[in-house]
Amino acid sequence: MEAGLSWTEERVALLRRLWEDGQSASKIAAQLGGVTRNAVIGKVHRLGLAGRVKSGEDAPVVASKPVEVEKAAILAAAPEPAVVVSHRPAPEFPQAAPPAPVAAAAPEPAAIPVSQRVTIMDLRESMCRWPLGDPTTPEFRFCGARSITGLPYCTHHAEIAYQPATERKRDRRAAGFR
DNA sequence: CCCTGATTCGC
DNA sequence: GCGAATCAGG
Repeated sequence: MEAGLSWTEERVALLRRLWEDGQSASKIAAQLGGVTRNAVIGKVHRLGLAGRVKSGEDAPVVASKPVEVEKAAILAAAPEPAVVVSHRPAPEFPQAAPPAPVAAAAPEPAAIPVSQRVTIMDLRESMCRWPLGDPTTPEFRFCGARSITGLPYCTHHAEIAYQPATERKRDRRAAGFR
């Protein structure tokens, strides 16, 4: 239902901060959510903020740490995968993040080879968008592994995400069902 | 191939 | 005003 997001005061303010902070247009777009880097660049120009890396200004702007991303920004970007298919996409965000710490682990064998886990800052089109953790916390990450072309997940998470909606309780391991 | 910003132009 | 498509470059 968030179809009407546009350049609100908040979003423009965030855009300004991030751009002036040296963030790239794509990174900014990712944080804003719902817009592409082109949209960001276009807006930047209209605002008259274009080309910040220039002349007389001091430091090369390199070592400055990224601005803290507030919850609002994360929530604005995470909620809608934009192009959702009929089958349910991900595991849905854990919300309150039920403990399940100790001997619980994941529903699948912990076979995930190397989840690089990335923040929305480094998430790219070709990276697995499988959410890990509570999106309302700064620790929230995405799988980040190489995603299958055309799909938002890596092979591992795609298997989990696209299981037949029916009967997915305990897979019978190809016991010749039916 | 990955990425960056800049510009144009139809909507 | 907006942003996809395109361009030009690293």
